[in-house]
Amino acid sequence: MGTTQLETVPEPKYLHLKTVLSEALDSEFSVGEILPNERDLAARFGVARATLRQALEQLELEGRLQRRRGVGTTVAPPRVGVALGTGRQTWPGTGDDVWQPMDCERAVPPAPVAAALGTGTEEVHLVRRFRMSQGRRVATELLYVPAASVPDLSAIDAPSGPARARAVLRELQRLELDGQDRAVELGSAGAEDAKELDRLPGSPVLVVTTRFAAEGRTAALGVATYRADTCRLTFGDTPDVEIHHDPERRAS
Amino acid sequence: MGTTQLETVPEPKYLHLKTVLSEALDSEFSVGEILPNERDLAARFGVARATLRQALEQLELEGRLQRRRGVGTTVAPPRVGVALGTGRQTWPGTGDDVWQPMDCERAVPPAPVAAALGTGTEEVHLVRRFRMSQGRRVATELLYVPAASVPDLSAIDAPSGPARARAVLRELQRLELDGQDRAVELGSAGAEDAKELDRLPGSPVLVVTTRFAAEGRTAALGVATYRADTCRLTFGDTPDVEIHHDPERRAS
DNA sequence: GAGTGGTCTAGACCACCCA
DNA sequence: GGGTGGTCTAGACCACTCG
Repeated sequence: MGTTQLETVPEPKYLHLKTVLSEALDSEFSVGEILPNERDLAARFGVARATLRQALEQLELEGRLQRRRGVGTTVAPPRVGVALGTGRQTWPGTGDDVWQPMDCERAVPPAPVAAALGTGTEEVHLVRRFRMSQGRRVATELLYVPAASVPDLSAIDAPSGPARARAVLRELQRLELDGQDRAVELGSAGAEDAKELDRLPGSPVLVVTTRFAAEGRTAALGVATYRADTCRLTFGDTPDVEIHHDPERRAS
Repeated sequence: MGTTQLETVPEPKYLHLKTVLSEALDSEFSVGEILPNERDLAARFGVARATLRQALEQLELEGRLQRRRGVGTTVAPPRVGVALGTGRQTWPGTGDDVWQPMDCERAVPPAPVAAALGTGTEEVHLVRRFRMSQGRRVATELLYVPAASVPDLSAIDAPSGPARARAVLRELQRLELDGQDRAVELGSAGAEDAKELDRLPGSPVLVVTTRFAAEGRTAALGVATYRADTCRLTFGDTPDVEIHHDPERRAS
């Protein structure tokens, strides 16, 4: 038949759109620049706004775009590398830290945390911290510390607030650290985390769970929530790997 | 006024829906069970199908659900822990590995990879592997190996295929490994990766970039793509941390 | 062929930001 | 108040799986 070759597997519109936009971002836009609004863009590409949004969502997921209600869509800067492991293992709060303690309260941890700590329904110290990088808040963390891990903690001075949090971290550092485990997985920001990270609820986050082992048991457990759009978590000896994922990878 | 307390910040429907579904999953469903189809569920909750889908998408992102076209929506098993770092650093392919070599070709790496390897527009060996865990394919990897890192590689036997890939890995192991860096970030599966991982294009993935240092330079660079829905990447001494992220965390 | 999830449309209204 | 992105609707058709 005289027809031209049909696409055997027609690509969804939003994927094609994503590719087109991605190339335009590389060649015609610079970091921080504002894109046309969604209605205009949709009209320009001849698609419904919902379809355009599907493409924008993925580009935002990949850290290429940043969208803010009432403001617009801007070209995102490259992700910031955030060092998680520097080879040696240390207690939280050691040295001149990038973490800022916020406050500390007593709380019964959720079941899976309680199971790891072996505390049952007992109350533990719950330290809340956040992590800054390049002037932006990139992560929040909840650190669960059983009372048994900080036996000499004075209950009197600094009953709450940042000072209390620092006191708990200081006491924790008196234990000898046997080792630490980490796990990274994808999650979505809950309402609280979203507010603290200046994102909407449901935004993708990287959840880093750290278990601190001392004296043959789990002495503390941290659950840190990193903004997945802006962060690249780095592990290892040298902190500056500058490779980014490139969806169209092979050049050959 | 005699009205009951209004919600000060009315929660979006899809978020409320997500919470309701999440609780139902915990209490009324078991792993592998099939949920009612989307049209029925939407009708049951009195929302449009698109709104329901927004809730399902997030639950799938969090690894709670698994959806397959033509089949249905099922309750997902807990994420599998996938060990990335065991403390000691090793070349890829060392020991009885969970990685299966697929093939090996020669290709010019994409610009950022070439920059890290310092190879310019020179062709390198490109080894493709995939990783199995519990009978499922959980990751694919592209490993870029400059010719200079495997000088004694015979070009004659096993010119391609899995045997060739194994030969490259074997030669690589003759170098002394100085160190290795890793980075983890969120990405979305390209068309190729999606097919190999049995997911749709655009599915969220965890991209792990590994840089192998030897003889004062980058001797190889791996870009691994893990299914974000089913994997929890673990690092550290003991491989079995069984803590999962819990969106409603504090029980206080 | 029947049923599933995936894509797409053309609208509407809302929450938020800023001038 | 005007413009932005975020939510929501009620449809339609398509690609896929399976009996």
